[in-house]
Amino acid sequence: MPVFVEVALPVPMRQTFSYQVPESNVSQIQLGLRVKVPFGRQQLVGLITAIKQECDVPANKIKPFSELLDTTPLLPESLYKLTLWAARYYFASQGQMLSQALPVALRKGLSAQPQTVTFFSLNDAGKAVDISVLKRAPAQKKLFELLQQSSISQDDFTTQELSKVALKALEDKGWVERQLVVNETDLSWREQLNMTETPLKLNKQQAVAVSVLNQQKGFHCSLLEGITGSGKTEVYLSILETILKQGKQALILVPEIGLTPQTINRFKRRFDVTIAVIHSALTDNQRLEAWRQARSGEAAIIIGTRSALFTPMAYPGLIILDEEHDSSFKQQEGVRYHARDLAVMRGHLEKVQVILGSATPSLETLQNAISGRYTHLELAERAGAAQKVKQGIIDIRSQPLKSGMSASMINEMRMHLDAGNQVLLFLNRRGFSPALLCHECGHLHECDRCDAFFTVHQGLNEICCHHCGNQYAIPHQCHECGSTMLMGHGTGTEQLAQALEQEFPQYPVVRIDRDTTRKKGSLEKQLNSILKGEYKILVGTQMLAKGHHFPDVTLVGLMDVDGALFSADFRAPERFAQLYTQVSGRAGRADKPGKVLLQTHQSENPILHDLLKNGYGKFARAQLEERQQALLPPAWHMVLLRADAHLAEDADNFLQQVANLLPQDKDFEVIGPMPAPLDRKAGKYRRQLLFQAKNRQRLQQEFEQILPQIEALTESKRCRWSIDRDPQDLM
DNA sequence: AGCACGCCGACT
DNA sequence: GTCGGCGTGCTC
Repeated sequence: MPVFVEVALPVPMRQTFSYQVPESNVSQIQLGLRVKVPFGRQQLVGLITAIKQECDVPANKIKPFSELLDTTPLLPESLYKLTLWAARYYFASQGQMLSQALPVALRKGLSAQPQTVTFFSLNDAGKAVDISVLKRAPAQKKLFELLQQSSISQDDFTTQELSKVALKALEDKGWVERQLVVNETDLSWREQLNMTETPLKLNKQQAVAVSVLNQQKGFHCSLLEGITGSGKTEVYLSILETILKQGKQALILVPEIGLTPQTINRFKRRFDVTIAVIHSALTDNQRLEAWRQARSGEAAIIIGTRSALFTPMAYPGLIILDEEHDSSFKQQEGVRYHARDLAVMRGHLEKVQVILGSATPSLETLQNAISGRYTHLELAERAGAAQKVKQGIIDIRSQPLKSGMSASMINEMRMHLDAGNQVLLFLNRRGFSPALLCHECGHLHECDRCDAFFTVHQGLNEICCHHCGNQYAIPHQCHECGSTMLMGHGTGTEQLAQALEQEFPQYPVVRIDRDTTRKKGSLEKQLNSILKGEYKILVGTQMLAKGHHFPDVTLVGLMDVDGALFSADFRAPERFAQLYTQVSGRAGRADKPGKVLLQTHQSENPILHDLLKNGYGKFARAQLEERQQALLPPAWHMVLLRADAHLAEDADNFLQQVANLLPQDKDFEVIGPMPAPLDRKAGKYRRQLLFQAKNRQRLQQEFEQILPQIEALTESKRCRWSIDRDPQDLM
């Protein structure tokens, strides 16, 4: 009687594949085990999702799987369920979702069992040897001396740069023996938690938050809304202490930019426990080791970015997602899942508490807090009792600008600089100029593969397309009329920094954007120089706004508010308000009042005034109201279908077919097909279809139902297409 | 997603 | 003459 298994494979097809179980494995198979299978001409690793006695696939197509890779399921039930739920929610393949959830090493088929470490030590013969016989072999002598003190592990050879040749020589002489030791799981922290730092005294609001959080049992979600400097981390540490003392683990998710040594050190300083840090610089094996430590319960705290959401825990107790509004929690390729939404689901499945923290909560989370689904906790006091920042709008309509700077901005800067302070300027455009203009015929030079202008990079003597990476030397003549009177149009960070050096020759300028921080570690280095005061003027893009604190900055200038606030994207005002609030939190400190200045052509804009006058909280509530009126998320639920093709027609036809399959009524709206905001990218035409529903379940059902038909469309083969549920931006 | 097969342009 | 560009089709 043959037995079959359904296997989820890391391919984008929304189906599982049937394999026959080899005779010898029949008694060992279980749901959730990994198998290696032949798939076309390749071997893939997949997970067993079902065991069946019968199979409806034609017998001649069925192959036996090649190898069973595990003896116990890799993921706990809750995580397995989470990935299946996510695959369904994001309309993705189970196999892709499951493989997202595993560390790369396990995706490749490596063993999930704890590794054995090889130790080397002197045997009896070795102990009897007089070291002087090695006086002519210094490398061996050095190693021998170390071995006399203690045994040495395999890892030590790489970390301490010991010679493997010398080891081989000592082994050949018959003096050294090997021992295989399995890393034992140390769970002592669960019995006895050692604190290595005394908690700070909590202020009243912190104490209230902690006591509310401490009382939660089972699944519960809270929004911790704390302004910059209000001590959110201290609240995290306090609730962490409670959880760890119960012998339970905590998962902490932070944005990509936030996983700095300073953050990690705050947790390390407080608790004497193993902390598994999962960051992008880890090798596959280090990631696997962190994963194992979390799964076994040895790591009491797991800190990581988006993908760490799927780290299994033996004793789950708490999930914290800090800076929950940060867009890096949404995956932007492959399965476009949102770690915040999945974290809440995971908390639900594992019956643990979830804390979402932010100074500027996303409208999605805020709505849940207002409706009472989440507990809303607020920290409004700034710990150091710093003075409130001053804010001002500079109307730049018909004002002369010097590389984007108005005279009032320059004056204000001079005052702050002359007082010995630092000044921070934001401009969200890197390069010298965002376009190359012909002064004679007005031609703007456009990328030949995209529907976008070239950015001028003067330092590199290049024009370059920021959408596809296309680049050329700066032309000497206009491509249209041949004139040599070419000039940069508009201001980028490169030009702004250059102009500042001329305007303020006595104050050193630093520019921080993707161009100046490309080399690994150079961002850290530049940030340190800033903190030491080596620079007085800081120029940068958004990347400078997130997560970094500069205590000596007293003036923050936003050079181009119009571009940020009035873009086509419906989330633009929310994004801008978050950025604005985050940067104003960074200006000044207790003894030095800070100031934030905005340059805009729309100085009377009500949105802007609302934000400045009422602050983020009220602004966000007004925005929620507007989204409600406009039937936009989070009021309605949105899916974006993107398609690109060499011929615009192909993408259009496909999306039109999809649109025809979708219902349209007062609770279900279909918009498009329409050109994507960047019409042509890298030589391909991009089209999109937007649809949204008032009811989430209805959206799920309707689309799930037509998905097989969409895949079967002949038009679907003539273009590349993808599904983005809850899209973060409509690009 | 890979990987192969297959049919057209600039090279030793 | 061929090497290699990527369009198309298939994977239990």
